[in-house]
Amino acid sequence: MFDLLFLIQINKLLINIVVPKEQRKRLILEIVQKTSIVDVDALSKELDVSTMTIRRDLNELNQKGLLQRTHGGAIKLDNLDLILSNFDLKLNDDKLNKIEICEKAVNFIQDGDIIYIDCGTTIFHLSKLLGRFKDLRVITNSLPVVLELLNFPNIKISIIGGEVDSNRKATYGKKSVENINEYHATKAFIGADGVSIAGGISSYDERESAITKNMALNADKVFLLCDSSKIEKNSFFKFLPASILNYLITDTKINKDFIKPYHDQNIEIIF
Amino acid sequence: MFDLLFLIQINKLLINIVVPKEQRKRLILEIVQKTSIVDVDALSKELDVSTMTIRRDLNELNQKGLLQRTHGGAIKLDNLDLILSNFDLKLNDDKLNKIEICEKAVNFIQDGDIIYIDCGTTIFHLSKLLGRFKDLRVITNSLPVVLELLNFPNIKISIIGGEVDSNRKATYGKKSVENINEYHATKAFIGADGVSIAGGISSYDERESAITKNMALNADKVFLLCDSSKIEKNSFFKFLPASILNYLITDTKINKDFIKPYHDQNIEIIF
DNA sequence: ATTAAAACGAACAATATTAAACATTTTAAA
DNA sequence: TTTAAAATGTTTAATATTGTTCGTTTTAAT
Repeated sequence: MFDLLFLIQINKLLINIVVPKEQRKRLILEIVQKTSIVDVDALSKELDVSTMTIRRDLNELNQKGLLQRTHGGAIKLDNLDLILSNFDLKLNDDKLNKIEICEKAVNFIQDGDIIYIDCGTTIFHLSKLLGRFKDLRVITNSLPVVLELLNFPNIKISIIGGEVDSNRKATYGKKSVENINEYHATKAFIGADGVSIAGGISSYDERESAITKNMALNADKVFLLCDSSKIEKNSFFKFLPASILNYLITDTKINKDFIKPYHDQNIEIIF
Repeated sequence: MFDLLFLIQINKLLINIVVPKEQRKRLILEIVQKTSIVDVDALSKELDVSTMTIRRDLNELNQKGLLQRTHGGAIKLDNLDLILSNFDLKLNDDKLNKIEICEKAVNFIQDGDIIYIDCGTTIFHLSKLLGRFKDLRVITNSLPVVLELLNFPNIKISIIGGEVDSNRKATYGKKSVENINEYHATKAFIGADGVSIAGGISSYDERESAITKNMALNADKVFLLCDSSKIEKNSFFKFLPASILNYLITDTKINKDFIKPYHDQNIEIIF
């Protein structure tokens, strides 16, 4: 917080440089990153522009997904969101809930594991929790997962090749499925749009479900991560029977009546 | 900031040299890199050209992605690319030169082409120039290339699967090579650390050269992109004879004596 | 629920910057 | 030298940025 801001201050005082808009926005971002929270008035004084200008700046930064606008100021998004800001705003939907689910999932991972990580906004958060492991191999078709894992030198990453779906930032298609089948993993962490004992695991996207399916089929243990609203619901494309699952990891809002019937199918529900 | 700028000042005063466009642009880049922020008026006075000329320069540099234009001037490009941090540092080495090489290369690409893009700091810049095409398929092992291409909706991207080299941000290894051989491309754009008629195409990295080699072997036309300092030089690992090349695209500083011997081998040198 | 203070955004005006068009100069080639 | 092409400068209308005012919305404290 000291260096850059300080320099700008000096510049303003001595050389009377007018800080242009883009530069000012970067400064704001930098300040937000360091202080976690900023308010319009303080920024206005700090940067020597009107509050209206600050508001306009914050709104634009908010629009780009670089910070979270609040009444009176803004708060920072964590690095993860920054990296993905141009990827997927959907990630922010109920993010806290998704992270909590992933925190329960990571407890099942051990050093030496070879794990599949599916694409999808819930499971994505798992990748940021893997830095604690000393020896892990991750096989994934999700670009955001790969980018996140590049931060962790102890993790060996393998990408599943194939055509890139530019919406999901993940590979899919025949080649990808063949590619997966050349690997074997100790654990698969997969996502879905619905799961039910009668209807099995289902998805809204047929193409991506082929990937998910083959990850599950090539792993010793299968973990389905999804929020509780998806349990005992069916999406349109059923691609696996529920019986393939070993664990269903979800949030605390789950209907407790579901626990027993799933347990009877040898699926343990974690919440 | 001192050295180059100072020399120019002296030149202007004593010898009244007019700084030509390309040199001026490099100078502007250098100033921006060091001061983080420049404004049109100051540059205009500093370099003794009209504001309109400075604006034109800044716009061209902006277009090439070498700085960010602002209202009133320009600022240094965001190194907020946490993802590619160490990649990006190397990227700055004579970026302008690399971009110019890639601009010559892009003229050989047509709609409907299927192209391989190798990893490497020179060829990386090619990916930024592909937005103009309506129908293109790109096969690559380079994550930075993939991330750039995701900006262009008309381009179909295929990733070569395999293990990720976290330094190069690219896949490599046995699986990757197998993966490449399942594709065929109309054109391959490859890089190297050295090329000579006697010694062939050579690289400093044996693992990555396996990828490069197989891209070349599976393409109709092969384009080697490298700066002129690498021509008629040998790096330690030779992986292909020069005769596989159709075009060698480089910068204008090339020794013109090389043109004929390469032409005799059916390799056209573009500079 | 009511109320006062704070924050907000729309609209406008003032100023600075920009790009387009055209004129001029410089450069390189014939 | 002549000529065409490229680069540069000048003028001017259009555009972008910013600050101010003011009515509206949100917040938080009663």
